[in-house]
Amino acid sequence: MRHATIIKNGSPSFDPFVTRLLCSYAYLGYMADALRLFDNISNPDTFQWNVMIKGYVDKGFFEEAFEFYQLMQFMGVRADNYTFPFVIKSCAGLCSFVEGWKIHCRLIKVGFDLDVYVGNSLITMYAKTGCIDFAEKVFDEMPMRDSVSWNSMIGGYALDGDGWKALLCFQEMMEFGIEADRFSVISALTACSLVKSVKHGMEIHCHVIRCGFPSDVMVQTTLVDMYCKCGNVAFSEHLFNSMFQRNIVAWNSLIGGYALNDHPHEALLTSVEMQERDKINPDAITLVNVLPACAQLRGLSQGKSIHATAIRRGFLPFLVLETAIVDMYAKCGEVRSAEQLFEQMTEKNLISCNAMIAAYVQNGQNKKAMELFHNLEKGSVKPDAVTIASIIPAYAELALLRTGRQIHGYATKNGYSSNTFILNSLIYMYAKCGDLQAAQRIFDSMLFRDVVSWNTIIMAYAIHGFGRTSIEIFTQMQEKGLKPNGSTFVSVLSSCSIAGMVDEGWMYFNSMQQDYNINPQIEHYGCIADLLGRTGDLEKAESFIQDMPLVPTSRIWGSLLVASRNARNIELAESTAERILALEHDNTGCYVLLSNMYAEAKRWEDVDRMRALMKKESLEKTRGCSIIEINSLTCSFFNNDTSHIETNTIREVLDLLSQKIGEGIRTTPIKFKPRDILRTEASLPRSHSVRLAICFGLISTTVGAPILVKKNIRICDDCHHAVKMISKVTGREIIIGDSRIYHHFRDGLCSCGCSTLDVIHSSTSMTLQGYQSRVQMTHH
DNA sequence: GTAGGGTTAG
Repeated sequence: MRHATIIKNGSPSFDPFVTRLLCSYAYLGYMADALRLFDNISNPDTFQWNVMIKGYVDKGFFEEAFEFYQLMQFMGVRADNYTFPFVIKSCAGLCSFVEGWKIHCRLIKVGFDLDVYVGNSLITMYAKTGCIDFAEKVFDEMPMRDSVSWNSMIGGYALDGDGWKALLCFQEMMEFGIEADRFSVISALTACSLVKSVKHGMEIHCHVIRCGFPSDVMVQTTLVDMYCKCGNVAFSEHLFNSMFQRNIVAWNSLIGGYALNDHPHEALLTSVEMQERDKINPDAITLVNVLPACAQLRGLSQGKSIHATAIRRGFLPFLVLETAIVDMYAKCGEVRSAEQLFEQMTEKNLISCNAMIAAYVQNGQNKKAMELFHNLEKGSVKPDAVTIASIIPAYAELALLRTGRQIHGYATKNGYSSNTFILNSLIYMYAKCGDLQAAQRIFDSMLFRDVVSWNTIIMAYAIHGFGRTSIEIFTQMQEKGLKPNGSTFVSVLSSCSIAGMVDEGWMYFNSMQQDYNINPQIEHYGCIADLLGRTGDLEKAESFIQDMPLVPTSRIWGSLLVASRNARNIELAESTAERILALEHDNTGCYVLLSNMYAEAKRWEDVDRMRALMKKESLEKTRGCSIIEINSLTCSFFNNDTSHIETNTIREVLDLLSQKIGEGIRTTPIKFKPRDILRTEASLPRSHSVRLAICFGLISTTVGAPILVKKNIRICDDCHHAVKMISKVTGREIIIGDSRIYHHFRDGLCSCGCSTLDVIHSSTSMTLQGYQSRVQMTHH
């Protein structure tokens, strides 16, 4: 009634009823009503302006709050020491350092910067806008500080991610004689989570119990969160169960904690329990916390149902949740669903783009990853360390040294030359691109090496055929006191397999379970299957695969297939190929391997049958191709390729080398019927792509320089032998990277120390692709 | 009438 009269007649600013009504509206958050009343005040005073600005800030309408302040200035109304904390808070809410800084400058002129409330707001504003140095300066120069000043500074450091500084500040505060209250404790506990120091966390926990606020829900929730983030889930559980009252934040903390500590089942169960026990429905944050659990379980159906819940409950669009869903789809192998969601997202930021780049890379879509990376680079958002660490494996997969060096240069240029994540990726990239020395150089240069760094360098030597060196590095790693993890043993067992170290392989397989309490995963079983296959004890290999507690993948059966090929056991090869084709009907390698075995046994009808089958499945034998990089140019050669501009010189060198290494001009390959030989000139080992590439390398590089050739399929026995000889007669080191490992040929010997077989892609357990995904999983 | 706090994506 009175409001209506005021609207009709207008009101002078000094009516105390008007002010009280305005306060009530603002206090209750009825800002539309407050605004209508305010508009009818003829000359609002500073207090009334302040009420409006505070009202908007409290509702989270920072833009409106800031506009009101600007309008106030425009109207010539003097701002007072109460105005500024609200305005500064609105700048913090808008994440606008520039506006905040301008206000700060104005404050200094009018002398309000000495006000403790103003100073405290400035500290938080600078911390929230990412300028911790400014916050520190304000704190240092304050003429007087209260507990809020200290708490703001502790919280500011924690927000900045500098847990140690926050803890130091917390300690300093107490030494100063200021009692830690619940605000200080919450910030200090967040700091403990950041530095993962359960020791400091427990000290603060004791303080909480001593000081008499142990039943504060927020403090308890922060404690639950801290113990989880420090890896102590049991403590969190205990604390959580002893809580008098729990709200959704407490439940979410525990659920997130389970997911963080690789307890996906508990995470999912707890989200159900929350609904049953406390009748609390999941919110968007609950879903964000549960999604990684689905990813860990590769639980696509659970993940999909969470996506559906998010839509049904109206949680979308919500950037954080959408990013978590993209990540879940990617980790469950559903890159297409991840992509669809990403494309539909109305808002994107660096984190969501990074998630999509990683999604592509994890699923082998490296070209798309690079495309997104380049688009990001062209835009206004600058890639960060995570972007670069995510994209490097895509360049590694390309296996081109030139582009690999480019991305290394890019990382350095962007100031990440000492970032452990990135350097780990670079070690992998150089190893994958064939430059083992560069990989070693990076490892040597690192100031801080983590488990991933060691795992990667061990794997680097393994994929270059130096299994024994790998094991030596593993010993060094243990001597340095680093605790190996599951990925370490993938590297170690791969090394044993590559070097043919059977006894050691078994020893490490047992040791990882007994000494390190690590359950072997499919990759570890793969390594042992491969190792057993190598010993030629097919029965043992077969029974190992059949008895293993996990379902064998096609890759694991591939180890047995190669083993049966080596032992020329056609029956076993046939039955194993059947198992592989049941899992992967388009596995070209299987058909080609069987066909070659039949040819060796002169079973031409079966050879024809294989060819017919491949035709029926529309499969084509992978065309052998070799790549060599000369003066930043990439040259590809196919078998019997004559398209290169230097083809005549290459041929001359080829003939010369053939003579020198004692090969006849024409040898009859075993794999073709006599009448097919003319037709299959291209398949003569003498003109295999790898030799053409080597010859081109010999004439295009300085005498004595090493030659690096990459091949898409495995090098054949003939070429493997020939390259040994070529390395001897030319005195060059020749490095050949095939689909399995790198061979270092020097002075008539090869690093791999064993003969190889051709064409079979997914045959071994230690292919780089598999390792890459593990490395990435460890990263994120 | 002012300032500081817990769960959240790569």
